[in-house]
Amino acid sequence: MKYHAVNMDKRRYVQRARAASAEVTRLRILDAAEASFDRGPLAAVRIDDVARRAGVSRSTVYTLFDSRRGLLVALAGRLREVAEFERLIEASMHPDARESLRRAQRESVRIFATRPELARALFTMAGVDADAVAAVAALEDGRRPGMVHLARRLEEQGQLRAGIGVKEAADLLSVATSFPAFDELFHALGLPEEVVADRLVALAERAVCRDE
Amino acid sequence: MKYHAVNMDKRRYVQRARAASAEVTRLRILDAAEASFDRGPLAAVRIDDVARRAGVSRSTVYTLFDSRRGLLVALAGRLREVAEFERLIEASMHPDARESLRRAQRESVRIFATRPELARALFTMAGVDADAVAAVAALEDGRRPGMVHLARRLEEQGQLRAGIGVKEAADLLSVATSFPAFDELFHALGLPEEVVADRLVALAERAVCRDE
DNA sequence: ATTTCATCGGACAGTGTGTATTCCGATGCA
DNA sequence: TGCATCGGAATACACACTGTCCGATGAAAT
Repeated sequence: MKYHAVNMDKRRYVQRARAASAEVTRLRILDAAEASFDRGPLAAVRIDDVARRAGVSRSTVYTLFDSRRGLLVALAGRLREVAEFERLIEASMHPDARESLRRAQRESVRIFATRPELARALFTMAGVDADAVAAVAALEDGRRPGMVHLARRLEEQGQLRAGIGVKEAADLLSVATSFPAFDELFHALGLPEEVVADRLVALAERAVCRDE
Repeated sequence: MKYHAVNMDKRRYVQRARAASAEVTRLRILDAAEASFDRGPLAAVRIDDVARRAGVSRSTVYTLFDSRRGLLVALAGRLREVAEFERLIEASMHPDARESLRRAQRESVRIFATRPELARALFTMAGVDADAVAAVAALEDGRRPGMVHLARRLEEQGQLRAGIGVKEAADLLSVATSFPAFDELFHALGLPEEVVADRLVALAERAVCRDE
């Protein structure tokens, strides 16, 4: 309010060392937040706590991430990176639609299994907390269109099961590749990642593809 | 603590009108709580709010339901009743295993669709709030064993797909009959209840049963 | 007339988020 | 080297919601 006309003909600073250390701080906070998922459900992630564990003051968390929600969105963003989200995109581009389906399904499982606790927290949060949808949107973005596209390609290549339309196929693929489907097997039933992948690939293929 | 030895040789009252009106109050609160799901996610269900809408004081909610969690558990209980949960059990007992699968799947969908917002809240809550598992346990109770049993019967009756074991079948049925599978189609994709039922029956059958 | 009980209404403690303000000290331009 | 600038700490505060406690009220039951 009172500093509005300050920076004319003032020095313009280009931070270097400090910007670097700021980045380190940022990462420390993200690590702390991620780690706190191991000690309980989403509700257990308290800014207070994260700050303390990161060896940072609470206000710093707010200046860097704006809000609890912002912190979670940042976590989701980092999940995309650390899980190499691009590989999923890549997998969906295989010329053989059916092979594409298999690979994309496996990539999804791989991504979810990278940080299962974090992923579960983000997804469940989205169902309960309206503010949290944003965090998940970053991960879910493009899944539905991707499934529609895949279904269309399967049809073009004559791989769709008899009597099933593109729309239905897309619907079923959406279910089979969803996080909850993964989580039901991985978390609730305790199956290892590879088995989950096998199961879900089988589920998806049987649901929408013709027998080979 | 201090009222332990009170009611010896005191008058024992037989409630009539008062018990009735108490029950009415209880129902008004449950209705209000349920209605508040329409105005937002679980987090939007605030005791303050529920009390006001029920035309009841906040402390009354606490005396009747103990806590927010207690209120939600009560809601889950009422869901079981209003959704006629027994019909699912009944459906699972059909002698023909495959018919049993179809019916049970449809019954699940019907139950979930009875109060979708409430159901979603309860299920997601279980993932976020460790204390809330109890509320959902009543709804999820027996689902997994039920699926194992169903898979076993399918095998006995020679209905299992070639090369698929009882364990795998149970896993896949668990996914197909889960609430999230329903929700993905009903909520995220906006399909009407009947279509959801069709889709999920198809998914389950194709996943684990041999072709007819 | 008296007892009992449902309900009320408010005070209070606890815990979490989010905001605003002030201060310190390292950084880096001149 | 002097000093402006910015990262971050510290602190206090507003606010929202849950829970607990307790005395008061008035209608129902005897």
